[in-house]
Amino acid sequence: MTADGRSQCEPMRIATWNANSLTARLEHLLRWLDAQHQAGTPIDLLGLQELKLTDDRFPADALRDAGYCAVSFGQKTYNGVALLGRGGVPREVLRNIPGFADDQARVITATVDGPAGPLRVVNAYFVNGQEPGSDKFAYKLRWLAALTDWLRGEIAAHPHLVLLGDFNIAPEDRDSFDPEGLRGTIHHTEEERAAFRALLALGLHDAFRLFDQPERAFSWWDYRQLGFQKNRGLRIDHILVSDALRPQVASCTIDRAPRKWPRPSDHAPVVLALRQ
DNA sequence: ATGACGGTGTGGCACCGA
Repeated sequence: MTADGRSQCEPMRIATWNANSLTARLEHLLRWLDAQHQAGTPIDLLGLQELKLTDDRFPADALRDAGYCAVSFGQKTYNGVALLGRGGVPREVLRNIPGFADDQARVITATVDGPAGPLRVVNAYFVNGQEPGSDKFAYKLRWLAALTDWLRGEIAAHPHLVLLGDFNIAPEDRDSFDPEGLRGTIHHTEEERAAFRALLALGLHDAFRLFDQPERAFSWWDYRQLGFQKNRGLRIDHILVSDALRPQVASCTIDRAPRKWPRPSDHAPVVLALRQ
């Protein structure tokens, strides 16, 4: 057994989930972590986005009781990200993108113990961008460029790297319930997709697409108009793995179960398994 | 073109998300 209780032959499970308020979703989160544990597929590392709370309100005690150490980077009302680990405390923690002035809490990065040595994990809540042509969309593109520039060096320094989070980009037509009708709208623009490809060009791989997947596989559904029931969704939550990590990737799946629970987040968690 | 649903903050709604 490793220090975190993970058996040597067990894969490491890494997940991302946009909670849409950790205050509103804490019971949900604890239920999901426990369900994964009971199923024999415990989550070892989790990146959360949209905490919508300040660090002084972060539920560290409840998460510690559930077996997780956390580092958080919150702010009031909007944004906010955290990394939860079953192993030791995540170390070498960075908040936001070095060199990019930003008053929004969107990125938290840390090093944890992976199946084959240290693992650098970048957890990000990408800018939404609201509407192409808006100030917020310009901010989204500036933020994406800054993230990509910074990651180039980060991958060089830490070859075993995972970039996960709510990307707010549907990378390809098959990642949208209505690719024709929504072409050119937010999440679907050519600029956003080019930015996603620029991330891949750093030597990252969309873990979900390393495997055969069902058609119309999404990670977010609108609360309105029975979006989930009709599977009118988008795949905008992603886990990217570096070249060096790719041989270790055993699976990548979207867990739709908690989206069916009462008062869910509008996002479903995505889970990656890394073997030795 | 707008609103629909949900969360937050604060106030009788507005703003934001995707």
